[in-house]
Order: sequence, then structure tokens, then C-alpha cells
Amino acid sequence: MASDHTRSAILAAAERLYADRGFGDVTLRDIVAEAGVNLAAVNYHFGSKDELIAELFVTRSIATNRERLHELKAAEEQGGGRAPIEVILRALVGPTLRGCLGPENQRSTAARFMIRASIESVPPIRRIKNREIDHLRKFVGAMRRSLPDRSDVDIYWGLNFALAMAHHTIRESERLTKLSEGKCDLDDVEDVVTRVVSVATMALTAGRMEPKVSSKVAAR
Amino acid sequence: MASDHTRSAILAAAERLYADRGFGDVTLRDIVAEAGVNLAAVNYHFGSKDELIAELFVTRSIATNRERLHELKAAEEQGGGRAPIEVILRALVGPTLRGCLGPENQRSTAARFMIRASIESVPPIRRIKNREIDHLRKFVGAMRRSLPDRSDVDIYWGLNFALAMAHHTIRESERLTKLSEGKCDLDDVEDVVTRVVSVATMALTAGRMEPKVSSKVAAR
DNA sequence: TTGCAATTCAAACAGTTGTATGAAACTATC
DNA sequence: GATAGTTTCATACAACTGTTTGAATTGCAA
Repeated sequence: MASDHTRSAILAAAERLYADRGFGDVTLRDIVAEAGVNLAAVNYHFGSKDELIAELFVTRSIATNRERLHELKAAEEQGGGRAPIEVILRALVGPTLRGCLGPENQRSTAARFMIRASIESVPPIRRIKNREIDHLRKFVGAMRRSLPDRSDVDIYWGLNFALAMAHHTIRESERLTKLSEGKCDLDDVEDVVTRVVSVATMALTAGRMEPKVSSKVAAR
Repeated sequence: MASDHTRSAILAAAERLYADRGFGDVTLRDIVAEAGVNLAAVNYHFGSKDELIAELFVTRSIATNRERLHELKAAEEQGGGRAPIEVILRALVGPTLRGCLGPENQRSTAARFMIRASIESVPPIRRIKNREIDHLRKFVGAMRRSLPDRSDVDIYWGLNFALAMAHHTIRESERLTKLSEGKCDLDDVEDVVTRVVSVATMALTAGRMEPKVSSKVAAR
């Protein structure tokens, strides 16, 4: 254990380089040069390159997830177990958007790293994302409680679309800016959050016709 | 020129392998082995590996784009220069969704390739995607004509969200299936198209204008 | 100080990658 | 059927990759 100086220097250097140049062309040698440590130190402290990447991503992920759940829990407690759907959706997409958008020149390394992780899709990160389902289920539960009349299928689709809009906006923020010739202000994060939440809410509440359990939905 | 047999054998083999195993771990040697040709043939016919990938992607892209524009043009001509927003959005996301979704066991190689291209993001493909903006502008134009009261910013956001829902659903179809325990039927492509179009339409028409909301089956 | 484990280091390893070469095998034209 | 141009081929190249090794160094406890 000792000082952990080498270990954290590697983590910091790796995150910075990945954020700047992407996973594709950053080698272990780049990382150790940036960190000022020996090449073998990576394998000594992390086991392998993939485990280093995984540790970086996991650390940032649980931070975001904790934020999300904190917002969600607070909202449900205040509403006596039932939170308005807008608030739930805001807890879902807010932390991610706030973490990854905002004025480019003042984006944290962590934010830029997470954007990279969202754009490029490297095996160790994909493996972790697949275990994120349990986390999403908590939001499914909250949404069900908030919209008890809504079918499960609609809930799932609403969740899917909310995440879609948030993640796609992060991934393609550059393209949207170019397409709109700067008219879409992606630096105003709260406006983006509001837009996403508003559309997702409409998707989940529109056409609230009576129970139209047409066919197979009756299951479960 | 001669027979082009080698050239097309390489293209076919490459597309198949990339579709099956992703760009990450398919080497030129894998490709030439699958195609039954010599290693040097790739560089002889395509110049480099990246140009091979680019050619594959460009071919599929212009096919999709042509479909999109065909649908769009037909709709606008029929409406005398103005098409309903739902139809425009359907022309935008329909071809892509139809090309990439549907019963997994009967997905074409081309479809699986495009899904890979959407999930992993490899440099030559990214470069091409960045030139796709001109194509999107045509849809912006059509949307403006269809919704003259709507601000440009709203149009851009609507387009962005429509693409977001379509692409994210393709990218994360597996996760959505797992999360919903199979309740979201991604094989029913037309239903997916309808859902995406319906939500995007709401995003573009809500808050203003009288309900032109064609009571489409928002959900079933 | 001595001893022992944890850490760092330079160096090499083993493999893979995309690409280049120059000769051989074709193909079509005259 | 010779010839010029295209295409194929086996092979080598050169560079880079993550990982391992075993010796040196360090830090700490007895």
C-alpha cells in the first residue's frame, strides 16, 4: 500500500489521456510517460490495461448512479412514496447531462472521460454497462408507482427514450451544434435537461386512454 | 478491372466478419482467409484497411439515405410541397429502423454491419458521419416547411430527439429487451417506428398549435 | 542494523498488426 | 503467339502492442 502515489498518478494520467484522445490511440506507454512512472507499474497495480479502464469507469459510474438515486429517493420521500414523473425523469437524466454537458472549456476531465466512454465503446466498459440494469430497474419501479395506470411496456419505452435523448445529445453534441449553426445552446445544461424531461414526460403521459391491454401485455 | 471477383469477395467477407465480431477484433488476415484471397489483395484493391471500411459504410449509408430522401420527396410532392410532420419523421427514422431491427435470426448482414457501425465508433466511419450533415439539412428544410410557426431551435431539437430515439433503440436493443424481460417487442419494427415518430411529433408540436395530434395509437 | 515484504525499474518477450515488395500468374490486344 | 498491363501470390518488414521477468530499490518492523 505505502503511498499509493504511483497508483493514483496512473489513474489521473490515464483519465486525462483517454479524455483527450480517446481509447483508440492511447497506449500504456503513453500513460506511464504522462504519469512519470514505470511501464510495469500498470500491470503491477491493476493487473491489466482493461482492469485499469474498468476501474476508471466504475468509479465515475457509481458516482453518477449515487447522484441519481439520491435525487430519486429524496423525491419519493417528499411525495410519500410517489414522485411526479417529471421529477423521476429529471433524477434519471439530470446528473448525466450535467456531468457531460456545459461549457466545453470548463468541462472536467471526468466529464470528458465519460463522454469518450459513451462515444467509443470498448469491451471492458461495455461489460460494466451491462450490469447497469439493476440500477435502471429502480427507476422502473419509481415510474410504475408514479404512473400506476401505465402499462409496463410503456414505462420501459419511456425510460428507453429518456435515456436515448440524454445520451444521444451528449454523444452528438458537436454535430447538433454544427447542424444548428450554434443556435442550439448546449451550454445551457438546465435547458437541455428540461427539454429531455419534457419530451419524455409527454411520451409517458400522452394518450392516456383507458386500459387498452390489447393482447399479450396481461402477463406478469 | 477484369472480373472484380476478388474485390467483391473481400467486401462480402469483410462485411460479414465485421457484422459478426465487430471492428475491434477482425484483422485483415481474418478477412482474406474468409474471402479466400491473398493478404496483399486488400491493399491492392482498396489502398488500406480504413478505406475498405469506409467503402463498406459509404455504400450502406447512401442506400439508406436514398431511401429516406425517396420517402421524403414522395411525401412532399403529394402534399404540394408540404408534408405532415409525422410523415417526414417517418421518412427519417423508418429506413434506419427497418434496416437494423426486426427478428434477429433474419437480419441481413448489411443490417448487422450497420448496427456494429453504430455501436462501435471507428475513425473512418466517424469521418464519414461528420459529412452527413448536408443530408440532415434537407430534413430540416422539410420540417420547417411543415411547421412554419416553429422556431428553428425547436426544429433542430426535434430532429435531434428523433434520431436519438431511433439510434439508441438500435444500439441498446439488447439491453431494452433484457430490462423489459422481453416485454418490449423489438421485432415488430413498425410498432417501434410508430412509437418513435409519435414521440418526436409530440416534441415538435406540443405547447403550441391546436392539437393536430392525429390520435395515432401512441401505445398499445 | 537486520530482515522481509512491497514497490520500482530496465529490459526483453511474444504476439499481432497493417503495409510493402518483387516475382509469378494471368488476361486481353495486336 | 509475343507483349503490355493487370492481378495474384508468398514473404518479409517494421512498428507497436500488452505483458512478464528478475534484479534493484525502497520502506518498515523487529
